Amino acid sequence: MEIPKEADLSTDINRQLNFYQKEDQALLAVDCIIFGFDKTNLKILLIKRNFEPEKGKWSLIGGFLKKNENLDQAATRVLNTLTGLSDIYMEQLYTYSKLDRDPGQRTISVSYFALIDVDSHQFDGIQIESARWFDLNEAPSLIFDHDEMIQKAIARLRRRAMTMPIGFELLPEKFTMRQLQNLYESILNKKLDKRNFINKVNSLDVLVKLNEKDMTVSRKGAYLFVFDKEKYRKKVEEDGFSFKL
Amino acid sequence: MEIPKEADLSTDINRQLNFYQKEDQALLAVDCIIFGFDKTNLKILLIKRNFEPEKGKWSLIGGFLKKNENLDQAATRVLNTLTGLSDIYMEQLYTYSKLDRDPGQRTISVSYFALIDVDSHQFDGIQIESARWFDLNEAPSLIFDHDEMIQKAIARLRRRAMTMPIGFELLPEKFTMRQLQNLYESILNKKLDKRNFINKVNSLDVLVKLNEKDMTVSRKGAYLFVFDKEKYRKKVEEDGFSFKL
DNA sequence: AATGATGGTGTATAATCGACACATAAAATT
DNA sequence: AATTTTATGTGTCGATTATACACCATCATT
Repeated sequence: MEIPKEADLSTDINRQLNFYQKEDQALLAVDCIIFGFDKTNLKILLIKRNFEPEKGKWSLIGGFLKKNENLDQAATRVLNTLTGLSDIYMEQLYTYSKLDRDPGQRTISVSYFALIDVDSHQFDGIQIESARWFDLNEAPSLIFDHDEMIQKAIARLRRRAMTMPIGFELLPEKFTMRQLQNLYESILNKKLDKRNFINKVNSLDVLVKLNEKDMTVSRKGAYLFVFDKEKYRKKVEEDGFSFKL
Repeated sequence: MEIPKEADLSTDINRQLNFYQKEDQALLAVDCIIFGFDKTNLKILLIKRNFEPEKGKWSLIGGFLKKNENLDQAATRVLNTLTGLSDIYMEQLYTYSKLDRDPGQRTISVSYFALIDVDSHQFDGIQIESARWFDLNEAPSLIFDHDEMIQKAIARLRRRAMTMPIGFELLPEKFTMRQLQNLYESILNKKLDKRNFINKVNSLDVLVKLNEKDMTVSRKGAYLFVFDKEKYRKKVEEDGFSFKL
């Protein structure tokens, strides 16, 4: 069972695995699945392509990796160029490499997902002239393997939302309990029980209830809450607390 | 809020995101985190490099993506070339792109993890002359960002083992309950209660107890079990069953 | 016959989850 | 002024799930 430690790899194997041809170089792209929430529905930001291939079709926002940046930076740059936004939560998802995924040329694409509070970030300027928010279940079918990317992104978003406090990235700083519940119902695509939800959220003890009501939402008005990031951080650090909804 | 649908992207943005330079092409590699289990300990397979850079240091097994294959195929090929094994469980993990991660040249690397039952797969032949299994916590420090890759792989393995029946990939076809428990204790890096573990496993109702004992393990011998893949598949399909340990 | 090492089994308590209904506030309507 | 409308806010109980825990059986060795 034990294997000699000092022997060398054969030259054959060395060559097979580690030599490369210029022609084996590939184009690396990033594609961003941008989720947004407008206090009611979960949405996704798409653009209509004005360039070939597949000009005129809807697609995710993407771009090519440049030689002086890493993938996270490329994803951030692509998002910023098209929306003007910075400081947005982003996370790498998966790398797609089917041979014919882009009919034009061999392209390997790394998908990222981003979370945006739609109402707090008004995009203006030229960047988004051909971009549009779609309700998740009303989005058109997309080019290449972008539909598959979205499915994987939704799955990841669901998992993350249950185990990390990332939902707050999709809400304004102050939000009502109902908005938070709407968000989770949109993400999970199912109704939740109001009292159970609130009890659970409160038991996490990471929200602060303000002495301030959102009066736009009903006659009575609803108390506003904020997520206490610092308190959350400390709980994780000191008590090994983990966010579970 | 609503954005015009028909407008075009500006030429500037189009150019910025979608034109590319030959020099932006990059080398794409795959690196494999190969986990093994020998009925007692969780192990990882490493090789001693006999080529530059970092010749003589331990590293993950890796290779370059070729132009006629996708990443899954590249990972499978790399594993097969070095171990002779095929039909091994593999899963893509994460893509690493720090500018200076490989001091030699700009390389983007996609990590994969693989699961192998050490005892059932005897490697022989030249492939593994400089390869060796290491206990997880006795592994040497590795080149580049390979240590980081391993940490992420362990985290993923833990999550997967709790929610998918992938542990069986690390065991021989027939195994004892104690071996299964040892496996989970190795993966989770903590002791589990014997009775609770067995009760939980049995309640999943996807193992078959054989009329056959492993007599090597004690005087009394221990019953052998097999994972009933077909039964598992049906439960998932028909009852929406999900594996949770 | 005694010893030693590992296998195999069930119950009781605590914690968590999930179902469930009514009163309150305040604006709008009559 | 009274009534209607609409969304807010709040607690309990039963079911399920998770956790803690101890003893006897088997059989090879001595």
